[in-house]
Amino acid sequence: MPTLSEDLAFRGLIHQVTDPALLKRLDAGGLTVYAGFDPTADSLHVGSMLQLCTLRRFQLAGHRPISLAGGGTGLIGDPGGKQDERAMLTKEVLEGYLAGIRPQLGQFLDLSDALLLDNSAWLSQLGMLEFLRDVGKHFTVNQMVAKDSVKTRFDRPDQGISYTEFSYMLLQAYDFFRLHVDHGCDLQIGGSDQWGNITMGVDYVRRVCQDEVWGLTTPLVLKADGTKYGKTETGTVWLDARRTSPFAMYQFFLNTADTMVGPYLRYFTFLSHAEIEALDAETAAHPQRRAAQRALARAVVSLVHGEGEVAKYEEASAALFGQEIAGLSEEMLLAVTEDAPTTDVPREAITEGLPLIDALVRSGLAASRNDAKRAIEQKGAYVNNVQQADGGRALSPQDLLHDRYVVLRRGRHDVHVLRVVSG
RNA sequence: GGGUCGGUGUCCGAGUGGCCAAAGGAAACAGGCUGUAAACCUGUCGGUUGACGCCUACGGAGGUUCGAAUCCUCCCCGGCCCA
Repeated sequence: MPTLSEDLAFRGLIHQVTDPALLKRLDAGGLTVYAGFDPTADSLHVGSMLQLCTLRRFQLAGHRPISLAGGGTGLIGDPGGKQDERAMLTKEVLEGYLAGIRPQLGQFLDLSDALLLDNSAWLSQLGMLEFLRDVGKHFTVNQMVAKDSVKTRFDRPDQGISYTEFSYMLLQAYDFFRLHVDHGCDLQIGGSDQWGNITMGVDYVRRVCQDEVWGLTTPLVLKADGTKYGKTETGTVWLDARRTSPFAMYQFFLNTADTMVGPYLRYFTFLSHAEIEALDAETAAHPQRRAAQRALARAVVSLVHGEGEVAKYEEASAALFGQEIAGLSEEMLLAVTEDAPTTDVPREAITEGLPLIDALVRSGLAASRNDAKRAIEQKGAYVNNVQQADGGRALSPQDLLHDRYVVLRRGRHDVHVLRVVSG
């Protein structure tokens, strides 16, 4: 078994550390480590998964994790990494977001030895004067202005930064302080865009408590083209099954670019170093088999949604993108339709002949009728895996598989099932 | 509060009375090549229509004009400078 520092290094998870001595300290265990998650939606997405996984790695190595919800800081908004001033959330909206996120914060952790906290517990109690005297006094505006997150906003000719967002880093520093004092927290981890905020906290704790605490950042997860991770053509890949179906998540990871699958296996899975290296070799030798992508998709979906159903997604995925869809057993189709996005249509619609264009719009595969027409013109529409060329084509009972299903596809990836219901 | 510059389609950004559904770039989508990959090539990229056209759109509301993203008035929002 590799030590924690070896494991983190192998996985490329160490971007910056506040003190190189931290790495040795990691291997001794017994630290309390925290990562914060601000509520910006009612679910976390795969981007946040990196920190959740890293917390888990710490826990498995004998440290105690704290998963912190930003119920307080979420009201302010982190300027880090943002080009523009944030829209302020109302308290009601924020509450809804928190309700969605809270259960996800501990999802990968053993809760018998982990803490789930919310910084609104102390931030909402903090008085303005108290804050200015106890926290603000320890920082100079000079150093705050020098932070990248602030500087980029200063440099933009068309954008400023409000005093509110400017204060964000102090609140985060105060979080670290409170966690240190109340829970003995020694280490904060975060994405590389959090570096400035983290070092503020480290400095603050040192000044006020004369204690040494640490910070560690992970690299920013990127896509193969160098842009930010977690968003796709169809939108964000959420951890909440109600927003992104497990099947869609499986597809997302299965489609990982060859050049990124190695890093992602390291970031998001708990496979051993040997297993990962074997998959690297397999990708290099037989990329078309996509063994690494399959392993990645299987591992992540198992982690997030449980192991039980993964085999089903694998089969469904293979079936929907295979050629022999018309020959599938009804049982298999049934399994597929459960997990792929599905729209119910009344039987009469099909009997009367449902124009393909309408079917595409109805299923959401096309944004408008024009879009649907375009898709057909460009040979990007498929019925039961057969490419369609006729813009005027209508779906009829002959298209039904097992008298109930039509599999629509837009382009290479987007599959949708129409299911006939009586009524 | 004063001065000044600005607010254009998903984003960036040209456009300063008709030739503007609005240049260009990016993103995105589709096809080709492949491996449900990347890169590359081609096409598409407000809505509706078979098509002509019609409708909606250049921060908001009015106005001038045969005609406005473009001119005028007021308002809202933002940057910078001054108080």
